[in-house]
Amino acid sequence: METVFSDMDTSSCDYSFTHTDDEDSRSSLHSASPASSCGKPPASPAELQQKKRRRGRARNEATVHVVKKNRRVKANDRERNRMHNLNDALDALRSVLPAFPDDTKLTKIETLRFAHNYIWALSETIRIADQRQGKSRDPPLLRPGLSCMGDAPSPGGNSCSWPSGASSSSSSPSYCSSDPGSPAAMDDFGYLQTDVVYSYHNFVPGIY
DNA sequence: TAGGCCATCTGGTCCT
DNA sequence: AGGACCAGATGGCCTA
Repeated sequence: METVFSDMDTSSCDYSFTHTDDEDSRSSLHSASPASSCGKPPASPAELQQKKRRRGRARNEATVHVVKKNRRVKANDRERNRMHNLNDALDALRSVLPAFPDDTKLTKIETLRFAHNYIWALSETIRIADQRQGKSRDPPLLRPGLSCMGDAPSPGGNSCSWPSGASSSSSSPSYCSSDPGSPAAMDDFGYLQTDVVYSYHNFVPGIY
């Protein structure tokens, strides 16, 4: 998308460089002004010095404005980039979430909520499976460094684990190599998956 | 046309 | 000082 500068950058802001000392002295407009052609008496040395000071200040302010504007432009660029990265991450998240039949793209908030519910549901699946096997363990969600498939059978040879400390933001996450887009692959818990995947709206009360 | 979603800009704050 | 992050503002696009 094309970058369009806001008013701040163009019309309404203070970034008006039209009145620098250079232009004061060189512009044809100025030379055509009455002040320069009316035979005004030459300024006194004091006046000239004051004028010089004003010019120095004007140059300074203009420089400051240029620097500020450059910084702003760079910051905007970084911010744009940052948001693009965020969107890429969201797309990556969408891609590992089960697809919907109507193939509508989830909005950002939907993606996050769905992911939250999906993780919760998978954890529940594991917990229930473990219960059936007579194991008793804590709900996986509460355990950092868990395997997302737990000890449950992983037909596709799925190996997906989060690094320890994954509960905090990790700079090097390892991604699940399974294909959550095909929840039916987990045939042991298929019925659960179906429920989990397609009724996520209802899985975590309060989320929706 | 109103409302939702999104991209972008912007200024403030915190961190390195 | 400069970059990252954040939240508010704004305007465009789309849909019911």
